Amino acid sequence: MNSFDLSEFLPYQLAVLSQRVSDGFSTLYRSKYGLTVAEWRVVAHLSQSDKVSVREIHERVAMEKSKASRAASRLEAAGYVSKTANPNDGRLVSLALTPTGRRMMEDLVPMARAYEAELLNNLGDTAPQFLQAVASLLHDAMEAD
Amino acid sequence: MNSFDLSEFLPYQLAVLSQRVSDGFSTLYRSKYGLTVAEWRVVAHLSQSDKVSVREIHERVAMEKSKASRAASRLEAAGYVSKTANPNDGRLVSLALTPTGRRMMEDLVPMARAYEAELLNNLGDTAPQFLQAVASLLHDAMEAD
DNA sequence: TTCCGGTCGTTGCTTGTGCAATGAACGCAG
DNA sequence: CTGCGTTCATTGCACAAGCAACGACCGGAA
Repeated sequence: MNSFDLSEFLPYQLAVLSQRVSDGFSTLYRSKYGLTVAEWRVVAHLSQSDKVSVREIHERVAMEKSKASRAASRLEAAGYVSKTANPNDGRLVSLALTPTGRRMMEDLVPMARAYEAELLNNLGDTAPQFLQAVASLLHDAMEAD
Repeated sequence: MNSFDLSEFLPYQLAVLSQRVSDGFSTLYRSKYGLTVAEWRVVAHLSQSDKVSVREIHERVAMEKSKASRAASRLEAAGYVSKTANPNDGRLVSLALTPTGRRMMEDLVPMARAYEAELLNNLGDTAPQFLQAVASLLHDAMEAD
């Protein structure tokens, strides 16, 4: 093997980077609204499209079924989302932001945008290529799903 | 706020990408040696420099103290790592790979290299810029530590 | 020597997560 | 209408992780 340098290992670098980037913003919504990352993803998705099932979240937001389900339950308990039975299909649950939840997102979304902008700013003029690379890796890379 | 698209949010993309990339390889050492990601990081670091304290791992490998400590304990129980008291400083613990652990790394390191190569191959000729961007973000970006 | 602030590693406690199993509800075939 | 395989969401269980507290240990000062 002969000396393996973890700090030069791309999967490791990506993990550290992603964690650091994620923490930067999650600290914010965590301290302000007590949200976990999983919960943030759920409300973020709900802000875009209401009346969504757990299943849709689970596949569109890259989370385990159970993870999405529990995040939704916590959000319901906190009063940010409502869970109602789908009248057309008794198996499905319709998740939606409550007015409180919507107000929260109106506060958080601009912050998210600002944070992202700051991030891109750090990248300088290499930003476009970086975004491109990330997107392309996300699509074909290593074919997980 | 007006429609926030999580899938276009860079922190989210990075998280998904990193997770997918990490899973691709962690599945391997998980099924073969029953290692968690934290444990992999510990042995990876140990393969590079023996006789290392928990503290050094905790700061060099981006893990909580307790996370490093428990990972080391599990590795010791599994027979991959030895923990001995540092004779010069009774507070410190010297971690080192056992022969078994070393054999494991001789198996895993080439696989890690191959996996990374495949990853870079997916990036094509944009790989250098991508690596550069990741490294630069890791250094200054958002200043976590 | 004794005391004291600081460091190192471990451990309780609580919480989140993955995985498998469960139960309710659907659609379709007979 | 009655089964029957499938889909959806939830839950029990085991385990990892974050945080704070704790005890052991160090080095230097009085």
